[in-house]
Amino acid sequence: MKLMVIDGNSIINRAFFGLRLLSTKDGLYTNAVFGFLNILNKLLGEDKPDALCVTFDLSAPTFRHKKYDGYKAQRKKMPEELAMQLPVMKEVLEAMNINYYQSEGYEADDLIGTISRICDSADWECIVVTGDKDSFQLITDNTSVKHVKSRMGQTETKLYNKNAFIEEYGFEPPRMVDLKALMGDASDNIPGVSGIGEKTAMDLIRRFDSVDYIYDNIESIDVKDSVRKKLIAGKDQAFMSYDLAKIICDAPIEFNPDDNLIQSVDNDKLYSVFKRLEFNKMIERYNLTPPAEEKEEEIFTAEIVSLDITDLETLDNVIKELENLPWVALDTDDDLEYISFVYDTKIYNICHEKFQDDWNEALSKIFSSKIKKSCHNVKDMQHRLMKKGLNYDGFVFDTDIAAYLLDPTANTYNLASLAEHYCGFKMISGGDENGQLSLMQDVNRTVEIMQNAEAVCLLTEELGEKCRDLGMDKVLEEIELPLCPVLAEMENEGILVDRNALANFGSLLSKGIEQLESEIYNLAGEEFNINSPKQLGIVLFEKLMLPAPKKTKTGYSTNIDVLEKLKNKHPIINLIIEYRQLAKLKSTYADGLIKFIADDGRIHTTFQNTVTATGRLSSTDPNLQNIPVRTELGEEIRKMFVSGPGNVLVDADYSQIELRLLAHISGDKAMQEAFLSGEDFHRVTASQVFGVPFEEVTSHMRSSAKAVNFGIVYGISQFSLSQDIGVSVAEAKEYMDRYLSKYSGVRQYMKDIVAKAKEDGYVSTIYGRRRNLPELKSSNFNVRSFGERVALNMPIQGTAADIMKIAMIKVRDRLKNEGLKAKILLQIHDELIVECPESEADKVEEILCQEMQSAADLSVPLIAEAGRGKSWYEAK
DNA sequence: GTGTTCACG
DNA sequence: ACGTACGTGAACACG
Repeated sequence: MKLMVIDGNSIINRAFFGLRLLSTKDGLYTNAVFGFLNILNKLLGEDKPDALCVTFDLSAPTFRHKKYDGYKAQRKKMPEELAMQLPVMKEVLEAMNINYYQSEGYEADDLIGTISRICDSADWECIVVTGDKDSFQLITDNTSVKHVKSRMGQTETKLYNKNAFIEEYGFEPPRMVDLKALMGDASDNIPGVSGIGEKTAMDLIRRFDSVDYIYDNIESIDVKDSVRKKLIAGKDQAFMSYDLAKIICDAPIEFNPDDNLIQSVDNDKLYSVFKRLEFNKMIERYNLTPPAEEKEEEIFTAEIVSLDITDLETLDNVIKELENLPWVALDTDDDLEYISFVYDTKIYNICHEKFQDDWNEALSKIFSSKIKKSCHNVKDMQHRLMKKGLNYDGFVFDTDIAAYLLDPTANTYNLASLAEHYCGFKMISGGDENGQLSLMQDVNRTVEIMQNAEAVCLLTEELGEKCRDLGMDKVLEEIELPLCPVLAEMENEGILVDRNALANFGSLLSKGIEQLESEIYNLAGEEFNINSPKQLGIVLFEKLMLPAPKKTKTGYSTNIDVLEKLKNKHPIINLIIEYRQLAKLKSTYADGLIKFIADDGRIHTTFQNTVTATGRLSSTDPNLQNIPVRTELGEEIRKMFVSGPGNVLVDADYSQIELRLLAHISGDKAMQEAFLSGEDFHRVTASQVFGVPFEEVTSHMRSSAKAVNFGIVYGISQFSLSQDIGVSVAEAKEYMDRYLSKYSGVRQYMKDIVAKAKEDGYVSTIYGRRRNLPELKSSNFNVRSFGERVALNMPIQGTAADIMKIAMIKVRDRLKNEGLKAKILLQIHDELIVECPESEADKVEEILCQEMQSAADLSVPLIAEAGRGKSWYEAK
């Protein structure tokens, strides 16, 4: 029989530092628990023990070695973010029916030592799991130690049994204590003999076995005199260290291996704690189901009345009733055959099958009414209505967007989890990836839609209040909601693409790729997959013996920075760079885009409005926000995005909107003046940073200044700036110092915003959109630094996103109100693309510039520039 | 499913 | 002593 005993503190520590901070919506940190469970899962899979338990320290520092007062006194305190996870971890273990042991005055190590000895005498095999090497002293014929370390985010384990240990260390496991006695252990505050390090100590133990033997024969053993001197001087330290390093194996605990046999988990307990931790993946992994009573609970509260509407007359009356309400929750299926309205305690169902009169008339009546509707994902609903030719206004709330505004960094906002999290409303039987219920045999479609509407109703109430409390009702009502129909129309409109040109370009690329392939194979002397970074790394750095300047977690890095550095070392490099460029253009753009051309010859992307942490949109299926522009060959792709017959594309983009916002938000007078002067901003910056007259700025100086400008917006470090513009760190520092002393208001802003963010726990745009920043409280330097950069960047990027959204709403209204045929097709963060008849182009350019520029009133001018052409390439 | 690379603002 | 700029999405390789 085999028992596994886990050093709880050690493993949870590894887990904590190995994973970035994760927290639930309530601010409960969960990364250590999450990591622990992953490690546990891996261990159980590897070793298949019969029994399992965990040990914890109760309180550090311990009282074990009273005679050496001060021992471990200065051991680093456990960070708060980890400490708060310990009780949760124990709760999880209880729910999993895994025993844990802790005892006042004894460390996890001591309990493990004791447990391993008890196993020995009970003839059980024992595997100790820990991240510390201290426990190696416990290794016997029966006891082995599994050492866990995290490397590059991966958990690796190595099993040391007696043979493996001796092979690596060259002495018996109990002599580990003697080794520590000599070399010490900084992390455990074991002093050791000063002047004796790992190398010397290993040598001594291998040759003389024990501390006792060494000191008994101190004058006669064969060592250098200097070492002998150090040993003699450190004798007391050595014996004290020996005691410190020795693990106690007779702690007074009750332990019987048989009590720790692995049992199945407690479904209900574990389900509820995982739910609280938002570990939905874990719930799946352990096949947990919601507790039984809850499953049988009524879906709807008792007072709720469900009404089926089956004829137009009743419908008319109901519509009148609903029009008087402040809002009504709505859900429908994709085909608009089932509709549920919920308000307060009433549910109104209108179902295609049961409806006796003209269904189309019913639909038209419902959606042309003045009912103020709330639903989950308004944009999609509007898309659905649009396709049926129905009216799609009158939406006053969106639970999807509201949940996004409240926590823009969450992964998903599915209805079922929101309903449970915010309202304690448990929807029956899971749901699909959107949290909408999927078709079930025993629950009919109507019930499914009803329940969704019910959830929307509860959430509208709850999320609406939360948004108002946090001052985000304006962003919701004046920006996000009015933007939904604009986005739905853009998606519906799509952009025309020249399929033939794209296909031709694709075959042109194919030819280039084939040729490059064969040249690369020639130079490499073998055929391999150039797309595989792994294979490419082997060819470049092992076969051709080029110097590898950087590595990734999994091997050599072969990215563009690395290749650029190797450019002159081997002719193959340039070919690979070119190959990469062509391969990317072909797979992602030429071939990739053709797949998305619809029957109308146009590409209809999806704009996602609940994805980014800053408030920007994102574009998927396909992504039309990353069409190439930075290289000549890439720009070819833009020639294939064209206007329809008789039409042109009008393109308008904001000039330097983020830097203008930096000038506005920071209030820096010098920067504001630079924009007010109307001169080329990067050039002005360059003349100030390099201290030369405006006319004498070289293009190199200008591009360096541009890099500094961007860097400032992103929350730069000197190192990264130096990398970016290819100068020494000292020079980069010099540039930044000059920049920040010239623009001292910016320096002040950077200080203030971070301080304020630390105090508030969030940052926000000038329109009140927020991003929470739990990272700022982290004790991990990298995590905290990231939080600080985000604190600088989000208000700027986010405000720019808000302004663009406002502009889009205004532009769309103007185009509509002035009776133009022009349609907005795309938004690329600071750029809008509109298609219109040639005759409208002048007017459209004017409207775009006017509305974009007046979307916000800043202390510096907001400038938009427009162009037009038959293709995107020409228009820009 | 994760990691790497690279396209954009 | 560390590791290095903000925000995205898609293709591909690999386990």
